[in-house]
Amino acid sequence: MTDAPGKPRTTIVTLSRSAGVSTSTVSRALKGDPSISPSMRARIAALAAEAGYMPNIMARTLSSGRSGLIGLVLGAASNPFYAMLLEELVRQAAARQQRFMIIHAGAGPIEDSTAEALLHYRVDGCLITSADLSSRAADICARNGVPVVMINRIPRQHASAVSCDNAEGGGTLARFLRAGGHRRAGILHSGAGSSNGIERERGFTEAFTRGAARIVFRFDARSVYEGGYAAGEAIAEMPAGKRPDCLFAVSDIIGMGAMDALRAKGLRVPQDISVVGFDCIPDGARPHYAITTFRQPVAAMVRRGLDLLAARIGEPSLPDEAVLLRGEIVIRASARQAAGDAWDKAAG
Amino acid sequence: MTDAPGKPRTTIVTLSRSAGVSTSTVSRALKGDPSISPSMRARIAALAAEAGYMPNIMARTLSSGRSGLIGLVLGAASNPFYAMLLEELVRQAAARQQRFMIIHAGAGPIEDSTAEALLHYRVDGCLITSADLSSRAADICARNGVPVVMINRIPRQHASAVSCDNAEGGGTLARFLRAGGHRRAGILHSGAGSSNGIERERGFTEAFTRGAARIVFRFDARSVYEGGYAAGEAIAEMPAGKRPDCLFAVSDIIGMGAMDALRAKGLRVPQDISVVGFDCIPDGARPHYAITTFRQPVAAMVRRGLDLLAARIGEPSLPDEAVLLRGEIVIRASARQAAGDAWDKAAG
DNA sequence: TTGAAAGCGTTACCAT
DNA sequence: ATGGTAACGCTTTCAA
Repeated sequence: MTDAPGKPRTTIVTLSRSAGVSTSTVSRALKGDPSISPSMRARIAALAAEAGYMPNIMARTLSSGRSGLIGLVLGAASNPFYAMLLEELVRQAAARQQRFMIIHAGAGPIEDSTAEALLHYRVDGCLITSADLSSRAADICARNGVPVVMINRIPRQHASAVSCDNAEGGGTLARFLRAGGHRRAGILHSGAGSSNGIERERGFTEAFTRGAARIVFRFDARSVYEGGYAAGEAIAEMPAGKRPDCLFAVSDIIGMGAMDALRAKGLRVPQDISVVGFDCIPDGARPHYAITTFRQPVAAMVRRGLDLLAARIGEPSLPDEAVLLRGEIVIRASARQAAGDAWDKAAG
Repeated sequence: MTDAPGKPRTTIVTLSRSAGVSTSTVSRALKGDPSISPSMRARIAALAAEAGYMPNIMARTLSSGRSGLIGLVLGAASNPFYAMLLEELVRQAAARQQRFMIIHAGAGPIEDSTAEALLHYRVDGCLITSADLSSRAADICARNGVPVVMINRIPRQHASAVSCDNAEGGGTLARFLRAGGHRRAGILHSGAGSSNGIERERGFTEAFTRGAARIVFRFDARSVYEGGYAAGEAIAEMPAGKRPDCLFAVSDIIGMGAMDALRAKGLRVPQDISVVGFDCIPDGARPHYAITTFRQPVAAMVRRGLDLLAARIGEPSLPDEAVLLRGEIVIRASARQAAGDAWDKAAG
């Protein structure tokens, strides 16, 4: 009981008394039930507004089973992509009267007690954006019938998912580099744990390795700037003849690290070596990087993700669904381009 | 009612029946009430574990008035500082069995309906980290007796706050620059809306302007990289004689933008101009920047912030409190330093 | 169109 | 040391 003595919060009971009607009527009126007469509805609405009535969601949840709360598992904040995602997520959810409870943020593993919080609070559903195996939370959800949607992650286990067409994106970048005359690619990947990265690399490799073009270098950059930097240093030390002529980083942050290392070692980007990334994070647009990349349609991904979740909250028996959204290449200055613009309308 | 027909969730009632005791006993046993006999406590714990019992927080909240939920207002994700803060916040709160409900994330204003969610969900308290005037949420909290703690923000209105000693930090950086022989400083601030920035600048200016040393340039960089970049460009175009010999950016992200612009225009950092920042965000440590900065004790700030909040949740009548934590200078390569290391132990 | 009353799962106060 | 029993605020049949 938090309230100060003289000031009881306005509840549905308070309201019903001052309106001289039953609590059921108030409840119905407030939610716009058509069986309530318009005049009554107006009267109650006025009363509620005047009293500053705030429904108690906890009570509503207890009685109705719906909390309006969505559990959120967020990836490592060191990658600005997740910051973008978070802002968009919060904005769109708020517009739908939904709120996020943060289950986890960051790279570390999710503790069991943390994952279970999502059951304690009776979240309606769960949204997972982490790239690493946050299977723990997903497991718990699955076992308890809590719908799960993953954004930016290939659907594994029981869950729906929406992601950008990663393979297609990788392929597009590969074709762009080929058109720019590159034939020896290096790939900065993010390890076996990242389903996204794997798809991106697959699409890239398939499209790049035609004719004489080959993948001549691979490096696990672990999705962090430092990993990309290390890769760049390694490449700078290769003899000029053995060096790749272009680099595909499965995420911008990695590519940016590589660019910095390459330049620090005296190589010029893109004159000596081209670099392309993936994600289109804001930092990549800085003049210093101007990294050519593949934009994930974040707003659309969030929209579809929330849709998927809402549908499954309403109808839990709906089968899992995986949706792939098309992204688009963003051409900037970090990769050499064919003279003229054969690329522009053609290959896309 | 979400549950499938044959599978009623385990509740305290279920438990009490299978243990042959009352619900009160179960409730007490589960929370470790000393008035319950150890044997009984053990028996119930075992039963609960076996049945996979999950307390329903909604019910608990309804009855006890405590939700364990903290409303979170997060600053613009474009500044990595908030990403750091978020991770630390979530980690520490989880350890205290508290969860965050995100009220808002990002730069935009908070809509009323969003801010009110914090009342709907009966958050125990509210944590505000945004630098801009998120007064709306604070107002609502104040009006409804919800304790508010601000982190990284000077306490305004009714709220407690914990922040790093911004003025002291600015002063330390100023002394460091002076010791390095700088006499003409430029300041990249973040506008009048940011109480932090103002304090940092004040501390800096007071400590820097002794003798012949002067502030020769000010620029509103709006707390974003692009603002810093624009400042850098402006500076690069000044005649060499009128140019500041060092730059104090009230946040790293701004300083980084300035460094990039300066270098893009052919100036060398730190040889031609020194740059120092504030916050110690991870990106600033990259070799490319290696920005000398002032570290905010984020973990400690979060700890004290959560403490403050917990105290006020337990005892709402506690007066507001503002705590200032000492940070420390982090010397890297972006600013010229006095020969020898007169600085090292001395000026601190 | 409206009302009465039975929950929802927990806690807390008052007994025993 | 344990049990009984009201709340907590809202939704939702079932009646009228």
